[in-house]
Amino acid sequence: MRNLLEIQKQLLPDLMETLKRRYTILHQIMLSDIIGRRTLAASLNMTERTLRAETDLLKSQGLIEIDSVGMRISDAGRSLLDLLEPIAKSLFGLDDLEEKIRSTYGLSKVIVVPGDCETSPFTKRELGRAGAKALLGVLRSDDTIAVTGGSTLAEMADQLTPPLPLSYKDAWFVPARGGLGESMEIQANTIASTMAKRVGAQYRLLHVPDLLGEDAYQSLAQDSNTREIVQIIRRSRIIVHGIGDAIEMTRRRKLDEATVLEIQEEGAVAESFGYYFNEDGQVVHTMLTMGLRLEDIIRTEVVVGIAGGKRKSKAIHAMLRFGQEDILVTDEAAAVEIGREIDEHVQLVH
Amino acid sequence: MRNLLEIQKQLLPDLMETLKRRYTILHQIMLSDIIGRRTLAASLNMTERTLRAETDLLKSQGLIEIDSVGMRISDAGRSLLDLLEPIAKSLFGLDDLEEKIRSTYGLSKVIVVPGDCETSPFTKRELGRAGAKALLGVLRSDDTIAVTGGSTLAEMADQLTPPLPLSYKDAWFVPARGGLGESMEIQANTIASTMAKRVGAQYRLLHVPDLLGEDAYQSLAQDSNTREIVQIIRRSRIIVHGIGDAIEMTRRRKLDEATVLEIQEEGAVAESFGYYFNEDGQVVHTMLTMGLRLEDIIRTEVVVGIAGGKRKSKAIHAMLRFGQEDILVTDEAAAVEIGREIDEHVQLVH
DNA sequence: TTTGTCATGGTCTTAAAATGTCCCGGGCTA
DNA sequence: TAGCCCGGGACATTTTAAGACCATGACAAA
Repeated sequence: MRNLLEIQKQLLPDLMETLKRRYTILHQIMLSDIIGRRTLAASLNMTERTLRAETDLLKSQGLIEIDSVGMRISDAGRSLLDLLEPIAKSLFGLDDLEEKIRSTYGLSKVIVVPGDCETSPFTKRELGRAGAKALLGVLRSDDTIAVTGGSTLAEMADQLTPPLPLSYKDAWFVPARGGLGESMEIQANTIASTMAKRVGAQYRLLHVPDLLGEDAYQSLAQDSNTREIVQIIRRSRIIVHGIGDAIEMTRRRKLDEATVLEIQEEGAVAESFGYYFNEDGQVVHTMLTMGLRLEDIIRTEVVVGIAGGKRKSKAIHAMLRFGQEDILVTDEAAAVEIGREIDEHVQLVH
Repeated sequence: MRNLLEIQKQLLPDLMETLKRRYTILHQIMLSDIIGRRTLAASLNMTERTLRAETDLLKSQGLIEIDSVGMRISDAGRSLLDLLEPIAKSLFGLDDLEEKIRSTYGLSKVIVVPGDCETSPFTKRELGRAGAKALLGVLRSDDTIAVTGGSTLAEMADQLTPPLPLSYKDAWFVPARGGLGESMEIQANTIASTMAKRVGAQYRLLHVPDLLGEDAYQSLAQDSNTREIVQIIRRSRIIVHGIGDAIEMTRRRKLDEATVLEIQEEGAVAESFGYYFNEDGQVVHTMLTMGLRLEDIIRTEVVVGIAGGKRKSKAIHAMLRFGQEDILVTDEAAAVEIGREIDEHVQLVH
């Protein structure tokens, strides 16, 4: 059943919105027993006219009855509400989750896509699409955007379709970090170039490994080409980054056993742009990288974090506590978990 | 899954239409491998501009890819089509059925609502709603409408909500037949008055029993009041009638055993406005009633038949063969059965 | 190489729908 | 009886959809 909704959403993007609006109106009418148009409009924050269009429709569908004393729900409307309840729950549940997370950590926007991207490639794609949409929502025509690597970011790049009117030919996409691991598709360089091409923007590449020894760092820091692009990266107005599980990242980086143990003992749960964070969002381990430094991130105007799946919920939560995120894009599985942890924390405090 | 669609349809009446349109477009694009806007518009009977609005949406949803050589379906679009196939089947199946029945019997309109009104009260309500809508589609402001009794007609009366702009205050609703059985709600008189009230029209009542002996008929025929209303009934431009199973009707009418047997032996399967019809749509038995005569029905401009349920499919089919129906409103259960019989007949002919 | 065809995407105008706003007469309640 | 809120009508205004064309570019056939 849930599945059908997901399918429909693709062909009718504003289905959910309309469904929710009408459900809310019908629900409110039911709760009010009998209510007038103006009163209802006020309590739903709608204008009289738009509400009227909706109630006319509800009436023509036989879901409400209207007479001179006001509107009331019909039997058909009542039974429809019953049937709709489980759907509405999931419809609104995500909104509530978004708002809870948003307000708890003072973000400007939280987007939760339904599903679990660990188990469903569809959800992963949705996550990418939501991320793309969020980025386009803040993107200006002359921005510089730094992006990290990872499979989620790669999906986002694929799903990036700019709305027709705007031109981004003066925008720059740059990788936020160097090369990491073997897979080409999920390199920050690849993603920066894909995104740039998709929106018709410029891009620069950073040709260094993500993890550097002291010597290598020093010598690369001398390279004028590298220095120039690093300058650009650090001046980005927008950062889009994946959030990694700390342990998993140590493996992907192929760190030596000793370092892995060290990082574990420091209580790291999350990794992003070369920094390891513990559960409280504090930086507990720093890798020597060429890309963004902590101070750059703090200074950056818009930080967009994208990650989903229950396994990453702890990592995502840690990044939220770090406090530099502005926009979070995640999936239901992770968001539910984070919501639960927020609740538990509230209980502890009281 | 099917259920959810039914629920949504109540809050989003044109959901199906939109879904079908977009599905058709996407499907056509898939079949065409690659195709241009104008060509596609021509093959789908759409104007270029409206198609463009749709394809822009499909593109923004990532379901198709557009470049300078034309449009082609994307992987996401392809997998969506796969998922949508079973839904589309049921979506279009009813359309095909409607058209098949319509063209076979030369009706002007056939409406098939999904489901089986024998098992689902929802479907019965849908049937009523569809009937109401069909009536409003042909109703003029100064019409006379004759309606029979029955539970389906009663449901239709309840679901009759006129669109706001038109006034029907010069229209007249009259019962097509007299009183029958005990239940008040399903009397033709009740239904005529309910319908009239719901659309703001006038009504007249016919105060005679449905089934008359010769003596009673003669004496009532003398009554000036009765004669006047019968005149009105026989001049109706529109008839809305239920279709009954012959055997069931003999019971409801509480006919004596001998007559029941007689009617059965005559091969009657359907009953409507006091006439019994065999499988070929021929009148095999006539009851002496005060209401409509066969010649009135033949002369009537718009005859709307409403009935659903598998058990009534034979009766409905008989009425179609009778050849006086203009609009048929039925449910999926009956329509599927009728469709099957049409196919069998075609095979017999060949 | 040229030429014709078909593609997309832009633009302008027109038509239609949605919306904001106000008002009227009618019940209901105090 | 007075006042209040009701639905529904009316209307100006804004927004959106649709129709009609055109510019430009890719591609294939001649």
